[in-house]
Amino acid sequence: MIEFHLDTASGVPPYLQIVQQVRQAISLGVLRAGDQLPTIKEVVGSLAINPNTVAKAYRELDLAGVIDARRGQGTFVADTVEGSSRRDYGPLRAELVDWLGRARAAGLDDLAIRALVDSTLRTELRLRAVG
Amino acid sequence: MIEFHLDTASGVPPYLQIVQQVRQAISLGVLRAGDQLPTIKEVVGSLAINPNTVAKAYRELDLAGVIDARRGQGTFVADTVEGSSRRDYGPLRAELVDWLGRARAAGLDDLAIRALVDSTLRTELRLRAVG
Amino acid sequence: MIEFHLDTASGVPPYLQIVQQVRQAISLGVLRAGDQLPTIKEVVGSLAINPNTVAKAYRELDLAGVIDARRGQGTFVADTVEGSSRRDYGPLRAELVDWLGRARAAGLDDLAIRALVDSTLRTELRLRAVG
Amino acid sequence: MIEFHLDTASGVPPYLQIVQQVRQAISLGVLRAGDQLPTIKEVVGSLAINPNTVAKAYRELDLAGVIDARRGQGTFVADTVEGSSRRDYGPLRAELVDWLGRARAAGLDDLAIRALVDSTLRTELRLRAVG
DNA sequence: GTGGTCTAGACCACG
DNA sequence: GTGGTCTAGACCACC
Repeated sequence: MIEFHLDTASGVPPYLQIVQQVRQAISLGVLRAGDQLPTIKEVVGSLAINPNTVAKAYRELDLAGVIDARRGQGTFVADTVEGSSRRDYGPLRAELVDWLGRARAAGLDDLAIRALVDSTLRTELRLRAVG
Repeated sequence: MIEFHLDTASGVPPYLQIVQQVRQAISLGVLRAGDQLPTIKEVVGSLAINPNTVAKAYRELDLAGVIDARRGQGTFVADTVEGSSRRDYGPLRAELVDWLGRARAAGLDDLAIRALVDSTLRTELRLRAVG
Repeated sequence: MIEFHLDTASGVPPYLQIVQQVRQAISLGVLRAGDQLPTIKEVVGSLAINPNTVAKAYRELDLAGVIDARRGQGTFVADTVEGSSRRDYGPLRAELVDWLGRARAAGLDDLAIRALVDSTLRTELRLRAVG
Repeated sequence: MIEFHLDTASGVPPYLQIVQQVRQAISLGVLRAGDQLPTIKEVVGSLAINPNTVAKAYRELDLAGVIDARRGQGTFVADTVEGSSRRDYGPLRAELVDWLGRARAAGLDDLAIRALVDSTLRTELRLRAVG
């Protein structure tokens, strides 16, 4: 069962963080069609957040067709979603961990690391758009 | 001169994105003590944003002592700022570009890549907290 | 400017009635791309309803891409919507008024009239589906 | 025997749709005093709905005195019900079908047709209220 | 001024 | 017990 986590310092509204985490989990293959999401109450229990906020996130995903909220039963990843084929990201993740180690050794803190990744992704985007 | 960029889909308030980008730039050594920031008019010209929003971001950075707004002259990175020593992140960035290429080759789109980086950073955090 | 009206006896949630009325107005050409919708406060003033309820309706339409909510400015019909070409429904409406007159003369009250229209629309649907 | 149908997109609670359909059928003369309604099992078999939901609808109609649930026998339209005299609505329906044909020929889809009927009924209401 | 988000607590509909 | 809706009132971000 997926576990949500909130970053209060990011400035991203909590309900949006949940939306994004569900989409990311599907995108990474962590969540697949038919999987159940935690009930609103379970999320409330683990996150110290208002039930309405979770409901808002689930509702938005429901309207987008990403999940299927069934009253009385729970909330499930929609059967129609095209998830990842859940290939093994182990090697990629291992390389990433290595790189993070070198980045920290070079004196970068988390803020700087995120900045580097963000700007590199953006640069790549522009290159691909042009190319 | 630093260039700002807004990601409207992220949910982060525009003024906060500017604040974060200034801090990140300093953290990466892209901005150093004494460097000038673009004027509010320049930012407005390049971002389609309300001047008040830029002013709010600059005000917040000013209050935090990160930048120094000098009436009639412009806005500058505060002299007291402890930035990076602007070492060369070239190698790190090159490795990151390589890794991104492999990630894409493995079928990950931007959403999935960000998800992988996020979750890895979080996992690391937890490990460091524990260790 | 479109005016909303609520039918509390229908059982349809108020926020959904607003959503449906906006869609219908676009479908009939009463609302067209770029037209402004009443502000949340205006709706609240005319409908005795909670602002959040109106906001929920507008938000749902926004997510669906039907309208464009601009903070600080108001809410507008999205430029991308394919509305009716606003042809003249006058004749059709006149005929409908005639028919309604005959229906009432035959002793049908509103409930019965709606029942007749509903069942006829459904029957037609089935016929078209089969044919 | 009356057949129920659910419109999940309407936002009207399923149990209410059943209640309304029974009332409409009586109002149109389709159901008359003494007529039997389908058993809960029959409804469940044809509608993919929870028995409790059907029971709730029947209970509400029973409490209103519209129907009469006889233990072990079934559910019947109450003898006291003042239904329509079941006049022949054939001509009215035929005219309506004609009008619907012209409406579709004019480019109106179902959404627009319902919008036109709704708004015309509302306008009439106002006229009658004033006059 | 505009819309956007969150909280709190109530009630409803469905299984 | 599940999710869905509404109210009330607060604060925030943007124009």
